Amino acid sequence: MKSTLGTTSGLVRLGYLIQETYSEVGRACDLTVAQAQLLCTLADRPHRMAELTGLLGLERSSLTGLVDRATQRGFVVRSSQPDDRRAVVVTLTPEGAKAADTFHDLLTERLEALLADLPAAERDRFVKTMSRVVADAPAVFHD
Amino acid sequence: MKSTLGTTSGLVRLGYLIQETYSEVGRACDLTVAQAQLLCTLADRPHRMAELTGLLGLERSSLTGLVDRATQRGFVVRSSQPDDRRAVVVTLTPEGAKAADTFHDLLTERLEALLADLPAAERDRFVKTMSRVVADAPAVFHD
DNA sequence: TATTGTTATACTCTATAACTATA
DNA sequence: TATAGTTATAGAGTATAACAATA
Repeated sequence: MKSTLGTTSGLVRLGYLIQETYSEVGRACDLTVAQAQLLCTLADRPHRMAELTGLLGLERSSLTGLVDRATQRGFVVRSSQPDDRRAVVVTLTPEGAKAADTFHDLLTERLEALLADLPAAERDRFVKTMSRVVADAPAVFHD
Repeated sequence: MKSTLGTTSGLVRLGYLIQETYSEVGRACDLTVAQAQLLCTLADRPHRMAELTGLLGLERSSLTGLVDRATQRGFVVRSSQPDDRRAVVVTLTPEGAKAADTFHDLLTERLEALLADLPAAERDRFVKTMSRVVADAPAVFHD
């Protein structure tokens, strides 16, 4: 076990760990990664389709299918807006909110465990630096 | 912009940033994320299918398809092992090695840029802590 | 019997291009 | 004309289950 990895290698492997955790928690909640991202984003508040494409980094047509499947599963509903009748607003159903909550709590537990072995001071520094690094990243998750 | 994010929210957004970067670099190199992961893993050395399923976190049948497509594109070759004729060894072709190199270099550049704005001391601490956290993660990337 | 890998099948995810409705 | 969203289509990725070959 090498004592020090390079920046890239560290980031790639950390990304892998996070992705794996996200995926495993999703599986435990019977959610795909894409579905979990959608629900977590909507947990904050409803969004229009156009906003969601930006937040999730998807093409409009990809999002249509994702929202279709989430609707079929009873997690979200589409509604229209009076002021712009082209727009479609996506909102969590109570079931969707519950699924998002369950996923959120389990993910929190699993991700915090990744840092659990660090000394408290080092962990705090790490989290603080991380906050700086991701300051401009889309808000696809909320504490 | 909140000054401090929680551990989970920070990790999720960092994972998102890394994944986005990985995906964008892949697109620039005409590689899907899965293909890039395969090539980067094989850049270290050839691996048997069974090893790759562990490193990449895939089912055997999923890996079969991934290696099929990488073979069709001329990036890898399958060969057999004398000592265990059930095993299949996957090796990069020169083209595959070149694609892996190009991807590696661009990804390194893009990921290092994520930390470029940090003060040197803070960046060093961050990378060091990250190394500890990912110490046991699969070696899907090498500096 | 257990392990290695493939095949068959089905579903999710994603993109591009063409289309409809509204602004 | 431009924007919001959907539909049609195609390909990649993934999993489960059944299978063949080898250990």
